[in-house]
Amino acid sequence: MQKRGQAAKNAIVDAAADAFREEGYRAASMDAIAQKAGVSKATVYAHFESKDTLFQATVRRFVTPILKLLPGADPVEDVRAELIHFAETFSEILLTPEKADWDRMMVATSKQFPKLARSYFEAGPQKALNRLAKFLKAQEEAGNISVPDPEFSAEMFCGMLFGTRILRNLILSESPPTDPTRVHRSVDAFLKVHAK
Amino acid sequence: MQKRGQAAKNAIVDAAADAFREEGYRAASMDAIAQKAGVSKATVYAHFESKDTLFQATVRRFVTPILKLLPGADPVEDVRAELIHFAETFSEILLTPEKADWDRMMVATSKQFPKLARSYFEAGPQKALNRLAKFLKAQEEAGNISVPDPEFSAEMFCGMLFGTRILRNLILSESPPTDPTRVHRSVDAFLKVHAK
DNA sequence: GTCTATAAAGGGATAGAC
DNA sequence: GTCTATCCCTTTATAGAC
Repeated sequence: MQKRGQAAKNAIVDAAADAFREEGYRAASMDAIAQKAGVSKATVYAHFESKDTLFQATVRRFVTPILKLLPGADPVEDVRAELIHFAETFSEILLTPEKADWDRMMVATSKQFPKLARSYFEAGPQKALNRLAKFLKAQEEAGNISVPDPEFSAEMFCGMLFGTRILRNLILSESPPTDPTRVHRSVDAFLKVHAK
Repeated sequence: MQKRGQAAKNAIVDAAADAFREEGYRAASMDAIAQKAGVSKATVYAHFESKDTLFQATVRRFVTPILKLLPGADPVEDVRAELIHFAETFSEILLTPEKADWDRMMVATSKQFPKLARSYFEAGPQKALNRLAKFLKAQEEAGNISVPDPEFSAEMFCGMLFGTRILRNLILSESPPTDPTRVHRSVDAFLKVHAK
């Protein structure tokens, strides 16, 4: 039956997401995934022709929803407040243990699955950068700040905000709650650099 | 004989370094390492009690030499030139395909070998940050720039310089040659933020 | 210390029944 | 579509001779 099949398929992808995220691609076994999903291994292979296929389907399924959390790119009156909004959103998205798990896995598998890695990056970080760059450009055109190179400035903003914390999160699994002081200092420094 | 044993041991670690760096911890097999080293697998196990042990010995062996490349922390007349020096050194160290391989591997294994990951981070990035922070503090005391929080500023400097390029290098294997323009822009922005 | 040969376990994938 | 049972290859690790 179609319905039962679909339910099983969803359960499998859910289980796979947990397994891959927690243990990584190679360490996660199809046996374990099947067990978590409450089906037999043969059922897994009835829905996905290989471990590779299942992995790619899982990543593509769980990666996209990030974008809708981002602030808009329209000009606003209070630039500083909006930049703080961006900073807080980025921090919440990036500096969680869960996100670090995903990132660790994508980093680890990037050579094996280069296309998947690229689409992961473009659907996540790149989209966020583009949104921010667009916002900065709008502000520049509104005459609020001076941003000759929006793409570069967007990158710099993220860099100032995060410093080495992304690497820290990846390697040391340190994901402390976002420090408001840090956000404010970064935003102020950014505005100082881009003052008209 | 001691000498032959030592030579074999070195060959094994060299082979292991290549194998782990190129294929990652799990994908690299002890068979392949033994073959590359020109010895039998039993010989590998005569020198290292397990794959774990060999891996940790290999990482510890190949990670330390980074520090000696760094600029000193003593005050200099031309702050800008010295910051450019720091920036170029950091770029050369971090943005190479080889370094990206190591980082990818350390990221991938960080949950499995947390202590090793920590010592890797502390021997590399953390040491570099400390050196830069010390330099900034010396400059602050010499009255050249305003740096109320050297650690924070050192992190910010790296962030401004790299933006998302470290993540790009890890996930997309993009390690383009360092762009001088980027370095200059980052340094100038940093100096603008920290002007007296 | 070094070899050849082999044990032992894990895991990806499939056969065949229902 | 789903199950049980199994194949078969890879890989870590060791036994025993030299």
